[in-house]
Parts: sequence; C-alpha cells; structure tokens
Amino acid sequence: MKQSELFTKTRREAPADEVAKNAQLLVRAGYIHKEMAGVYDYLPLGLRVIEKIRAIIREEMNAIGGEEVSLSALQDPEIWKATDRWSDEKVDVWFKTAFKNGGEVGLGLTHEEPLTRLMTDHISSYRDLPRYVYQFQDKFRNETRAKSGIMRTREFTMKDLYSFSKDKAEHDAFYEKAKRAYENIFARVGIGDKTYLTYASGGSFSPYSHEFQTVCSTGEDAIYVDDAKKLAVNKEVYGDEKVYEEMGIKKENLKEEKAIEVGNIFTLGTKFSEALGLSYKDAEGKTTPVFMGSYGIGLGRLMGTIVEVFADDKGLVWPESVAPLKYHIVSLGKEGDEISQLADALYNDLKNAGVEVLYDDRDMSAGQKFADSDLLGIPKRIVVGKDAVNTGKFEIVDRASGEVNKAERAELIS
RNA sequence: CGGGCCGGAGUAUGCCGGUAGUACACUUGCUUUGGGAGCAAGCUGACCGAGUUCGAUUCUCGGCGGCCCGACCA
Repeated sequence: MKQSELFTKTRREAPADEVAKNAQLLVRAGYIHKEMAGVYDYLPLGLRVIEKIRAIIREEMNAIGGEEVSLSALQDPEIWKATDRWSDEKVDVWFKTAFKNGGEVGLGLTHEEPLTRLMTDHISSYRDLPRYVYQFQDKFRNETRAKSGIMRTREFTMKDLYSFSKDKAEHDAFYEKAKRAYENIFARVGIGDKTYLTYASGGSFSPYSHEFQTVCSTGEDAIYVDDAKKLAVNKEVYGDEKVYEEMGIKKENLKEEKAIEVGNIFTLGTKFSEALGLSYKDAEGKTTPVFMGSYGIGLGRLMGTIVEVFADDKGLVWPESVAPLKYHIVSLGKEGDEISQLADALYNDLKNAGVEVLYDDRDMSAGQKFADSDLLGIPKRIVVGKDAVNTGKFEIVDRASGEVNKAERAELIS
C-alpha cells in the first residue's frame, strides 16, 4: 500500500472534541472518523486492525467448536417480551423504531433471544447437543453517556458466542474451554500479561460472571488483583466473602487496579431456553430445557484497549499481531533519484512476496515522515536513505523499543 | 438519568454591540529533504431559531450539538 494513494491523512493536532487517548490518536492517525458522539467509522488502516483482531478471535472460536452465523440487527419485540426484556424499565439502552405500516421493532443490543428461538428449529434431541454458535455483529445500545472514544459507543461490533448444552456439567466443561480460548485471544493480541480473569456479579442468571479485565491507568473499572494466581475480583463483588472461597484466593493478597473490561462470559442457565421453548428430549424421552451460556468481546473496545496500553507520546504502537501492516518503508529520496528507485524496488519485492507493507513515497521532509511514521505505529520502520544506497543494507527501527538494526533485502522478504 | 463546562476556518487563538484579525493547516510556484523546512501569492469561518437593539458573532431565552464528573452498563 502506497501512502500517496491512501485517502486518509494524518493530523498534527488532536481534534477538539476528543479527550480519550485512544480516540485522539486514532483520529490523528486517520484510523477512525467520528460520526457523532459514541459513533465511529473505521477507515482503511483502522479496518485492517479490526480485521486482524477479528481473524484471531475467529480462529479461537472455531478451535473450541464455534459455528459462525450472522443474525439480523432488527429485532422482533415478541421474543423480547417473552423474556421480559422489551420494556424500557427492564432494559434502558434500547433503540426502538417502527415499521412504516405499523409495528415496533428494536435494534439488537445482544442476541440471546433471537438465537435461542432460532435454535428451536434445529435442536430437539440430546443428539443435537452441545452446540456453539457465534457471530461478529453490530450491536446498538442507546447509552445515555457515550464516552472514552471507542471504548463505550452506541454502535459497535461484538463477537458474541452462545453455548447450548444438555446440562450444567456439560456447560461447565465448555465454560472452562471458553476461558482458555479468551486467554489465548488476549495473549495473541498482546495484552495477555495485563489481562486478568475477574469474578464479577452474575446479574440475574448466576451467582458470578467472569470478566476479562486489562489493567490500564485509563480504565473505568476498579478491580482487585492477585498477581500470583492471575485472578481478580471486580469491585462490585469485592465485599462478597463467598467469592474468595470459590476462587481459592485470600482477600489480603489483592491490590487495587484500574482496568478495562475486554471480555465477559456468562452462565445463563435455562432462563432463555425456558422462556422461548428451547428444549430437547433426553435418552429417556424426557423433555429438558437447554442449558446456555454467553461469551462476548467488543472489537472496537479491544482495539481501543490495545491503543491505551501501548501508545506513547509520539503516537500509536501496535503489536505485530494486530498491526495494520508489518513494515513501514520511509523513503528519504526524491522522485526519480537513486534512493527512490531503491525504495520502489524494495516495496515491490516485499509486496510481491506477500509481506504487508506501507510505503511512504510522498514528497515530504524527513522530519514529517518520521513523525507520521511514529504516529501510525506500524511495528517496523524501514528507512531508505543514502546509507541504504551506499551499503545495500536497510535500517530497521522497532517502533515500540526504538531499537535500530540493519537488514538486507533478503532478510526482509523471508 | 442528575450535575458541570462549552459551541467563531481543519486546529489553536486575539479583539469586539459597528467591515471577524492572526498562526498553523490547505492550494500554487520556486528552493529544500536523516526528526514536524524557507520565501511568495492565494483559499477557507460566527450551530439553529426567537427576542432586545439603529445595528447581534458578541447580550437574553429556547432548541440542537460536543466534552467532563456521577449513576447505569443484563
């Protein structure tokens, strides 16, 4: 990808209406565009990051038996009335609208109801279970206060997986697998060492749910972490003594941290299956409600968290696994000169070898190019200047550490 | 949902009840090119509505929009 052909531009100044670091940097670097409060567009570089994250999550969900679907955003009020989640008193973040010819419709904020009903067409016997269904889909939540850039928005893409099991034992076994899959995901996107499995309130479904909380000074949640065991307790259940028994940790060993919730998994039990008639016949022919769980990760929030954790005062810093591209070639030549020709050749070689590379081929001063490169946060910068022409070796600068190495063309392509 | 701050060019600002000024950005040209270059010329602006007034970007009220604190976050 040539930078001269990228329609997005970088900005030197942060926009006046953003305070959160993630939004300031992502807007400055041209990764996102703010449509309105709590509503953001993803531009080419930002979308590449989202797609990297999506691919990692997809691999991990497939690895534990997930089957991918895509459910509608428009929601039939009937099924939400069946679970008593349609009224604004019960769920205060609904976006509701109406059809031209009458009849209400909602914009989905989660998908337990529609998927549970859908599964009644496909599950009738114990032989049909367990099943694990997931999607990446846009959720709409009418937040009274959107805030913190892309961390809490009114429209966002979420990976939501729902598990359908015969009984609690089967559910519990999968729930543990899901925890491991989540740990893999957060490790792979680079925040594994800062992310804690956290006990949180279970809402109306079960005594506890589990959150994945990433320790970060700009986090909105307060958690109490046990570093040795890599576990944490959300402030909301901190006073509950039973939780420590269940976790096998001592309250005295905990220290308070600010954190960002990057994932949340729930045991749902039979609340939805009973309300919507999702049951199966067991081996004895007895009708039994399906035992459910739900497992969510917000893609935008995860991207924002990665920004908050790694960015420095010069700009974004992406771990290689989620970076929009691997290399950033910064050419210090002028169109047509020896340096430019070398940079062009390197770009073509890398591109042809299938290596993801952004090539700053613009006619700008070196200082501006370096500053932009820092802002964009691509992991490895390849500087092509007089040195490269004279020695045949390229200078490789690591964005995160600033470390400088030399490499030959062949090493970059492999 | 309670409370607070705010609304002038893409960004940041000066002055102001009387022709909206400046810097950076942007456009064009020339010179530059290893850390946000220089010169010259040019383009770009008062959220909406009502009221007060000879006159409102400025004052008042309402709306809309934005940010922050708190509450909420299945």
